[in-house]
Amino acid sequence: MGRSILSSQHSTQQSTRATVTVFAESGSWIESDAVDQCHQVAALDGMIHVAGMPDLHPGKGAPIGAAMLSSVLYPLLVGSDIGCGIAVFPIRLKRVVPERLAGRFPDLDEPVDPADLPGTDIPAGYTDQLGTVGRGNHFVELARVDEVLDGGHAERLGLTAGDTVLIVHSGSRGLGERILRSHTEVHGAGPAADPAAYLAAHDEAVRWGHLNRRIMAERVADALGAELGEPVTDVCHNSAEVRGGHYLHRKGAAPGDGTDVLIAGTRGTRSFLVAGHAGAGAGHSVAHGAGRKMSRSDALRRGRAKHTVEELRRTAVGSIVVCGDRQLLFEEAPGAYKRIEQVIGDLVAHRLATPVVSTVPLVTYKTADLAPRKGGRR
DNA sequence: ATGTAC
Repeated sequence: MGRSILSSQHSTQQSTRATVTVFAESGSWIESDAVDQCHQVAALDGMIHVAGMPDLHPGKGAPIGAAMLSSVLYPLLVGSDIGCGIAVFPIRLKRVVPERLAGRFPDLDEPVDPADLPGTDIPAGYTDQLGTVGRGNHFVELARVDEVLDGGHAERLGLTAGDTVLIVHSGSRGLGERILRSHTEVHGAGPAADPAAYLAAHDEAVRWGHLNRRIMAERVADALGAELGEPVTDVCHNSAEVRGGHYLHRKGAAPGDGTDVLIAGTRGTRSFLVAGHAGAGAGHSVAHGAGRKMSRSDALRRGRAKHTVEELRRTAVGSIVVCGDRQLLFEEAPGAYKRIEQVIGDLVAHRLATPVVSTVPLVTYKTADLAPRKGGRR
């Protein structure tokens, strides 16, 4: 049986072990398995501090929603989707009718032809998935700025209530996976034998991720006949950086020190753009999303009993979810995630971030909508 | 989250 978090910010310190701090209020439920994973990470050689974000949940090997500072570089603590992040682009549309716009989204499972990207500096050796969104929690969402919560900051970003924005959550696809696998095949969960070489490959995946998010935004803007602005934020939440002579690993945690970050809600609830001002105790980081409340398999099993496909495709806030994959629709159901307001509230309570604006989904693209098959289910 | 194996 795992422990539960009883204090609002509980830390443990042993002479040879790293500190673990979880930034969640006592009312916020955090799965004990995820806290156990933080302590397992804290026991690794060289580990100095583990900061759990309020969206902390169990991951494969390492917790998701954590910043981990160590004197040793562990590729597994960044995971396979190196450079995954969230960008927000202002986008100007003539008419905003979700039903019509949903049908005009491009197929973001189909890569772009690099020949169609003249003058683009494409990281070497990996072009076959450029412009694709991937699966899992990735999405491309047309959203409306809902509430302005910090007027001065929103104005500096050029955001006003009622504006439309395009939120792109995606990563480095097969490239990051390949980089991690080439490490684990030789060293397993152990440290990087050649940190500089890992970081060079990592940086390429980060660049690829940024480029991929921009390409997708341009594809969507083209298909919708919309004008796309420069991103107001584009921040990775799976990364490693050298900091004060140590390695700061982030897995499902965004840089949160002087950074504006879009913290994603769910496909059917709001998201929040926040100004991060997290210190060393929080690993200079903020949360990256609502955080899973249920495993994918639980969400699938319980979702099938609780929801119809129709209500997941047309959400409570009136948005449309483009997703031809029924299983993914259930796995990503809003109910499979924590309440984003709780996550944001925890960040505010611990003075890690200040909300700037909230956004409400209009159309969320997950994966191509399948054409109905005659006589069959889809 | 991913490519790949089942």
